[in-house]
Amino acid sequence: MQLRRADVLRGARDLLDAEGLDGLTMRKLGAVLNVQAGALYWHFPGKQALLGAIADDLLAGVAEPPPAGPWDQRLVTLAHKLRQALLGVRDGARLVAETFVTEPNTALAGRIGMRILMDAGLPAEQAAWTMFAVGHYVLGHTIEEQATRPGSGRDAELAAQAAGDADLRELAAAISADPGRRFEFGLGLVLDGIRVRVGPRTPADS
Amino acid sequence: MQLRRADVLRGARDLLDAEGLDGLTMRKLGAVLNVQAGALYWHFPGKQALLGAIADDLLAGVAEPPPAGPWDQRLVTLAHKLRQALLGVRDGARLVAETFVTEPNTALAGRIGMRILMDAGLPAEQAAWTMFAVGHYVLGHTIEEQATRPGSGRDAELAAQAAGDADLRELAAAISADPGRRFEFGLGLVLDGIRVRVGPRTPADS
DNA sequence: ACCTGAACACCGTTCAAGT
DNA sequence: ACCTGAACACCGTTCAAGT
Repeated sequence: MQLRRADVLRGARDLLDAEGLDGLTMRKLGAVLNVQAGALYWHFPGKQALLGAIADDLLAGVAEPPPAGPWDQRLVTLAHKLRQALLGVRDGARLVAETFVTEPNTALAGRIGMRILMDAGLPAEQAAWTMFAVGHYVLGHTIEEQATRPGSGRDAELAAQAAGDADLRELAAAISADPGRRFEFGLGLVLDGIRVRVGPRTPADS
Repeated sequence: MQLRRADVLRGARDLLDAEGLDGLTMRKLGAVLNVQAGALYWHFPGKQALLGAIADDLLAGVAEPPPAGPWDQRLVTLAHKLRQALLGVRDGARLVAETFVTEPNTALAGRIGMRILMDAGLPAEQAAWTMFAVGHYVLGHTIEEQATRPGSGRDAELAAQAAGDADLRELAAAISADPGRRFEFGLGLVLDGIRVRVGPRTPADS
């Protein structure tokens, strides 16, 4: 029963879910796959390459365009798919952040967004820069979302610090709030900003 | 000539600049400070605590409010200070991302932004959520900015991949563009979105 | 082609013992 | 109070040798 590249990838994702990014080691991965750590180097040139492959894998689903519709709705769908992809595995956002635009599927996802914005009337350069902004927001949000996950104790730390300060209490409350709703809020903010540049939707738009 | 906490911190920042986050080890830090690695554990309970302290140190300057003026200008100033703080040391954004809202100064910076937005008329909860969105954008942008720094070869990788595709070429061009200008563009986007919620500036605003 | 075994050069952390 | 020396339990990576 030989090991294939895909098996290593799946094992790595399982281990990542179980142990987090800091707990993902070549030796443990070897153990999970019933193989010596050194054997992994036949399938991947090194740990970084393996991590890059996981990141790329994670974003595979984002590389296809959302269904037809108004540009803003399509962009929202894309942003949601991106967040969901990052949430697909523990510490997924941190993982992708360390490989970012390098991996093919990240670039492809950006390209999809560009097309949506160019169809909406934005020139290519503005469309590209806008997608970077959207991507940075999604990445930043999801890194924090995964870092502050319940049980990490980070929310409690802030709560303690906030004891005497009403504003800090509000910030602490925001962290404890449903991250999906907070994501939505920030995404709405960014989209409003994009609308200012694209101009109002006309009846001609589908 | 005894070691003080501040000396360790300064040494760690120097080492970080020289070697990057992955190259910052307790043993190398000990060597830099002419001390055994074990000695560092008298000053800090562990490596994570040391990293957290560096992150907090980095954000120290952001914890004081920008000068009086129109709310949007104050918010832009705050965002700039935040980015500059993250750029203060190599891999600074990645470092802060791994400690995020935990450290005191991160929360304080958020509080400053909240006040600016509340003074502009936003209710506390919206102000808090808005600051998260701004923070996530800044963090996401700066992580990528520091990850794609010249010499890492990431820009070249994308350029190669983009060979046949005009859209990908545009994305590659964006990466090679001045990151400061790209930051400005995205920040302007987010600010336009906030303006929609705050409402137009009235002559009553200073 | 794919993997083992064993080594090399590292890690973070602990802790008795020194000063 | 502050640090050394030395150990413990790990790392990623390489590579001859096996099958």
